[in-house]
Amino acid sequence: MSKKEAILNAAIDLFAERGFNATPTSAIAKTAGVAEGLIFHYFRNKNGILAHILIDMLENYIDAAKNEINSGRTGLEAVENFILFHFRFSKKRSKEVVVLTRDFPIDLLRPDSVYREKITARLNLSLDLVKNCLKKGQKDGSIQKIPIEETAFIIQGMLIGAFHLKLKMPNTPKMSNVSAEVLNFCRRSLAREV
Amino acid sequence: MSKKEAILNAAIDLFAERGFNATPTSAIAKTAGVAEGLIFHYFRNKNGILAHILIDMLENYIDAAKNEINSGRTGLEAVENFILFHFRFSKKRSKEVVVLTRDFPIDLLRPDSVYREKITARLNLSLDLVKNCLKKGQKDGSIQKIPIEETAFIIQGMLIGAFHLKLKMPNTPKMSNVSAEVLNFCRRSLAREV
Amino acid sequence: MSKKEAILNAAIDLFAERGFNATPTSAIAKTAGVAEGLIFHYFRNKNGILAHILIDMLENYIDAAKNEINSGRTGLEAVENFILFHFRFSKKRSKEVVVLTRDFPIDLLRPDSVYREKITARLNLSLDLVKNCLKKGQKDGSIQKIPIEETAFIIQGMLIGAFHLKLKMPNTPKMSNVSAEVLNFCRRSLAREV
Amino acid sequence: MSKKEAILNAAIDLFAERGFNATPTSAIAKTAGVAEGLIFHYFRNKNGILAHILIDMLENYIDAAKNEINSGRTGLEAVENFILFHFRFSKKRSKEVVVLTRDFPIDLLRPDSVYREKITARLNLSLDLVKNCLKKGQKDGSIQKIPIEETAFIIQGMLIGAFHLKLKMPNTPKMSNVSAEVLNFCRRSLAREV
DNA sequence: CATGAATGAGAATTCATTCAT
DNA sequence: TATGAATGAATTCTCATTCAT
Repeated sequence: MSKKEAILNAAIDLFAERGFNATPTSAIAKTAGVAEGLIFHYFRNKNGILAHILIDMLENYIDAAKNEINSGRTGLEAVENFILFHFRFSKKRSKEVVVLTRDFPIDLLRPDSVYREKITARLNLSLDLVKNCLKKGQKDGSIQKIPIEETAFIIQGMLIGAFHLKLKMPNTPKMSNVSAEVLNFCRRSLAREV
Repeated sequence: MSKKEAILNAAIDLFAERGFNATPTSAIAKTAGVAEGLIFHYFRNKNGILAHILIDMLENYIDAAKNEINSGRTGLEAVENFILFHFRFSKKRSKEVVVLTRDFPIDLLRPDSVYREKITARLNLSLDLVKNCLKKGQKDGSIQKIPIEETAFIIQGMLIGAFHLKLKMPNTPKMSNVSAEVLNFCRRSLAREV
Repeated sequence: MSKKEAILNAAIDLFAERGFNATPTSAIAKTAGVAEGLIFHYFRNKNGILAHILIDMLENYIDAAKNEINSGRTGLEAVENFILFHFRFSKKRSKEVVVLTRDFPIDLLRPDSVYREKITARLNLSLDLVKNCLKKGQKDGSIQKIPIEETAFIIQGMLIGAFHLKLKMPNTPKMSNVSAEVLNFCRRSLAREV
Repeated sequence: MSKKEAILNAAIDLFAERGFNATPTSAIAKTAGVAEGLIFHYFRNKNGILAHILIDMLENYIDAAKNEINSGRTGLEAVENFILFHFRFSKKRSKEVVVLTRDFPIDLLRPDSVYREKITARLNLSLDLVKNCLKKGQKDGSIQKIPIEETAFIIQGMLIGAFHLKLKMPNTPKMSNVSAEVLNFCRRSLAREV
């Protein structure tokens, strides 16, 4: 494992555990077993670490999501696969998800941020995936007539919102059940009545 | 306007604009036109301001939501009224929503937090409102058979998620459209087929 | 002595001894017997201390110089008084002179500096004093025909230059001799031949 | 251009533009197109670059000044040639002059500095040149009776001071005019009355 | 001669918070 | 209730310098 990777791993662990703001770069360096200065050599500043984690994760997310979607025969199946994928991915990379759900710093999206474009481009890409599923569903008749733009936004929001809520509520349903039920909820709403 | 209110207003403005972490108490004091010390006299510490904003808003939210829900004849109508209310409320108090969507500090929910109980109680109350609508809908037959727990969680998550997504995406659909479409999305999914 | 004064005194001492860059604010705080934060409470940043020292000194310089100049009967006498005053003043406040001769940071004069205007205004004022002496000398016939602008610039430069050179050369003549000789040098150059 | 020269050129440019302290060695390396380590290979440390620039410039200055002085028939002419040469030289190598006027670090002259002797020797040499002119002038009768030591010190100081003042004042006379006027100023002061 | 990853000490701030008044 | 001087711990980031390759 390179030192750069060691820094990233340490950061993910500590951010997930204590939160971004409560994690000093000195702790990251210590955990990673490197000099503190090296963090800034690779990531420019503390936000840079988070940006790197975020962008890396979004890329993985998009790549993997593409495959899942393509495996669906109909548009509706594609949406379903996407939803299931989202929960699977979030479970597999739960630490990162916690970090980004909780600590995503808006600074990264400020107009003058060097990361802004990279991030928004990928966020848009992700939303496009859902839109494509819906469009396909419209064409192949598996999904009833719905406004693409808003519906994609709602579905993405639903997935994201579930994790936000989970983080804030003490007693939440098991995520496996939530996953299954989001699937049902969407299927009922989208599927063309026969 | 009392000095306490001035502090709260200044805090909401500044938190909404710059974010909680990027807003020093000195800035709040300056904007509010009071001495910095007074903030700590009223709110104990900086988190206390946020907690106050959050709790105050949740209470308003719950009180107002109750009325809306009760005005619905069937369970399904109650859900619909709740959704519309959520968007209306969020628009009216958009600054606070931005603050709490973006800066909700998990610290406030840590086991040793003095605010924990107050907040979680109200969050649960809010979720209960949705559950009650759904239960009512099950009874009166306006809503098809669904698992209450998970579905309420999903609906709340959907509402919260929409605002999170909005904050992070550069080009989002107009919230009035999103509002209408969330309504449709849920109605299709919940309504008993006739 | 107020804490603010204590900070200034400590800063002057340490800057004179070690140089501006080699003096951490922590050392100033320690020497002044105050918390480090207080420095920034009063002076905003480290440069602010230097700016304060500089501006304060320039004001003193100008005020005192005015009196000296006025006491001269002819323009030539005024110039002579100014020169003698300069050396006296520089001896009395030798620490500050050393600091500002050696460590004057151009940052303070950068276009975006908040101190820029204050400082340049006073520097101009100081130069104006010399110009006025020369003008007076032209009128009263004590000084031969010379270009005011350039000559004032040269005289000020000569005074400043002497202290710069002193700081850099190991074996310099005694400043009291230099003082006397600058007087002679200028008198010979300026006085109208009779 | 060798890499060593590239480093020196980059350093002069950057030091002149931003100042010595505000120029990290990383920036020098980047501008020069070399690895940062190479700087330390050639110059031992950051001060070493400045010392190199200073010493190199002093050597050039002295060599060139010698020629100029020798071309003067009388002592007074020699002084005049020296003055004109100083302004010409400073114009030609204005960047270096800015750097050394503004950033000459006293560290280089500290007792334990390895550069101390080299530098002071050359500074003395430069002052000696003026002294020699004055002595010659005393002998050949072109310069009236003056104390050599102090007068040389004053003339050098006057030249150096002009550039210091220029750096700090916003509106200074054109240096070509200053040059001519310094010449007049000194001639009037030094020339033997006939 | 040349590289650039890696170091680690240091430094300037920032800022929530306290407390005497 | 109200002030704001004072604290001091905490933190990010800078940067000259080293060294294995």
